[in-house]
Amino acid sequence: MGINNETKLSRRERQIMDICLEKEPVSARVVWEEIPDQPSYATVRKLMTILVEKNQLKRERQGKKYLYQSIRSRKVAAKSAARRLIETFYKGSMGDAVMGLMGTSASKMSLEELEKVSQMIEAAKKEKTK
Amino acid sequence: MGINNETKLSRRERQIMDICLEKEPVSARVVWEEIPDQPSYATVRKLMTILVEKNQLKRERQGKKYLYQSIRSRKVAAKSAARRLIETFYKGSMGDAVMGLMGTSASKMSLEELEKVSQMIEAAKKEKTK
DNA sequence: TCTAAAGTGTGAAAAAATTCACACTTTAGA
DNA sequence: TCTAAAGTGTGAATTTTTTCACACTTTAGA
Repeated sequence: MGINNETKLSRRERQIMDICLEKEPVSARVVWEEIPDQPSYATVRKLMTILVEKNQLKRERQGKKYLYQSIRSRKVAAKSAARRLIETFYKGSMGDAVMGLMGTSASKMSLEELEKVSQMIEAAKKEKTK
Repeated sequence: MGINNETKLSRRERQIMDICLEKEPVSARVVWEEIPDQPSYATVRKLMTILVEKNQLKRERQGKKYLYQSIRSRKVAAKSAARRLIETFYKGSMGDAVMGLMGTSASKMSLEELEKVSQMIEAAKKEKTK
C-alpha cells in the first residue's frame, strides 16, 4: 500500500508490472512479447498469476480471454513513480525535477505542448501571488 | 549498458542503488540505515560487494573508510529513469509528463522555481519558431 | 463435427537472491 | 599500550524467485 509498493517486488514482477501499467488492459501474451530477456510464455503466465494472488494485478474476462491490469490506478502509480524520481535525483524539489526534464528535452516538445505548460505555469504564478 | 540497466537488478540491489544515487558518496552503514525491511548490516555489505563486482558501484577510500557511489553518473541515471517514467505513464510524450507533474503539484513550486521554468519554456518556444 | 492452435493451471526442479554467523582488521580513546 | 567499538570479508545455509514441462480446456475454422 504505502509509499514503496515497488520496493517489494522481485525483478520479474517489476518488469511485468511496468508493462501492465504501460499497456493495460493487457493479455499475458502481450506481456510475454514485451518482457526483457524473454523467458517462456508459461513462465510469464505463472508470474502473472502470482501477481494476482499478491493483489498487484487484477484479471478480468474480456470477451474470449483474460486481460490484466494493475490494481493501483495509473494515476496513483504515476504519482508514486514521479515522487521516487524526484526524491532520488532532485533532492525532493519538484522545480528542479521539471527543470531537469525540460533542460534535457524542452526542444523535443511541440509548440502546442510548450504552450499548454506555459499556461499552466502562468496560472500557478497567479495563484501564488494573489 | 543499454537502456535498461535497472531491469537487470534484483530487488535488494535496486534498493541499494536507489539509496546510493540519492546519497552518494555513501558508506555501507548509511545504506543499511536507509534500506527498507532492514536486514543485517553484514547482508547489506555483502550485497554492496556484489554490486561492485557487477560493476554497478565503485568503492573508494575516503579518509578512514570506504564510500560507495554509482558507476553511472547521476545525470545519466536520472535521464534513464525519467525516460522510463515517461514511457510507462505518458506514452512517451515529454509534454504530457511535464504537464502531469505540473498538474499535480505546480502549486507546490516556489515562485522562483516557476519563474525559472517559465523562462526555460519561453526560450524553447523561441527556438521552435525561429 | 473434428482438430490444430491458442489459452490456462500448476507442481516441482533449478537457479538466483538473500541472509548472517563468524573471523579477522582497524580505529579511537582511556 | 590496551581494548571496546567499528569496519571488513566471505562461505555456506536458507529462502525466494524463476523456470518450464506437462496436462488439461477452449476456440475457431475447415
